[in-house]
Amino acid sequence: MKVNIIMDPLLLLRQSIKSRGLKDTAQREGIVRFLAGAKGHLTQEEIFKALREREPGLGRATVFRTVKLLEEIGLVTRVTFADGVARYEFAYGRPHHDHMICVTCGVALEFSSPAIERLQTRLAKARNFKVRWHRHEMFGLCARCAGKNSS
Amino acid sequence: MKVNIIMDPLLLLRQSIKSRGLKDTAQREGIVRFLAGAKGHLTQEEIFKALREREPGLGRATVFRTVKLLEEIGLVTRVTFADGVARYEFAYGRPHHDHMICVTCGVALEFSSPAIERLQTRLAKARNFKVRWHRHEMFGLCARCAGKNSS
DNA sequence: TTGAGTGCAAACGTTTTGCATTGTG
DNA sequence: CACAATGCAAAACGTTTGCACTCAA
Repeated sequence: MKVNIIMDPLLLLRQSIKSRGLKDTAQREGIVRFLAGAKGHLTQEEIFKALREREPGLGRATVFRTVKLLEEIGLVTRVTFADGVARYEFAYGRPHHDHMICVTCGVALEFSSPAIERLQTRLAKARNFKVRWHRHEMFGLCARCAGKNSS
Repeated sequence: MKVNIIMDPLLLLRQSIKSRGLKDTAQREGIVRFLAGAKGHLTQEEIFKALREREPGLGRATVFRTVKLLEEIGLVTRVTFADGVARYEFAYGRPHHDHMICVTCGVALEFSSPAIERLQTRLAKARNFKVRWHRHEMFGLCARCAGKNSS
């Protein structure tokens, strides 16, 4: 039996920060709190602008560096869709998933498939390739947008 | 029975150009000829620099616009690996495939899996999502690089 | 007190556009 | 001859860094 103990993201942040000899700052906590609440896939710039309203004086560079740190810790995942711009989603406590991205409205539907993952693992093994992470994205029309077009 | 008639890429280029009311230029033909020969995944800049040697006076913008056109025509495919930089590979006459990318040496191994594609189609159908194209990439260590590390 | 963290502005690399000129159809 | 295509240079864009100042430990 497998038990997952999900602690408060802020506690994980503090713990990771301490174990690396880093420092706990208001900015870092603010960014984590914001991302934990904000659903969706946000660019650095979007995170920056949204937080900047609450906390004037916040710098772009801090968002950039913090988001990078959070990615290392595993609190967020970076996803890059067709436009090539890096986006971030809160990942902690959420199972892995991939995306179907609507090229018209931009919505990102999540999906996951253990069967696909198994096939993937088998393919990699056949090539002696050690998978660290993967990305599987389908681009097309979501049900809403496909409906509009066909009318 | 399915028959694929693969014509010379240059003929397809000329045909596509004519049907769109565009013009056939030496630059466009040169870029297609180069890409058809060059194996691998090249950035705009790499294509530009390589061709510039043969054909001085060639402009970056022409490469940019031509590569975009070729993507629409279906002669090349754009792939974007972890670094976020767009790369292009000659696609015409080659079966669809995805990639395993080594994060150490950057090599991109190709793979394809009809089984995965079927599962994918099924998942999309369940959401009424119309897939236009997809991208499936595994990042990790190739056999060579994994071997070096473990020594 | 000390050095990690911050905010600003500027550097960076890539992608994209404006515009005058060239050349295909 | 018209107008698509080109080449150049510069703008735009997202990302990253240098540096002086600040603040958590």
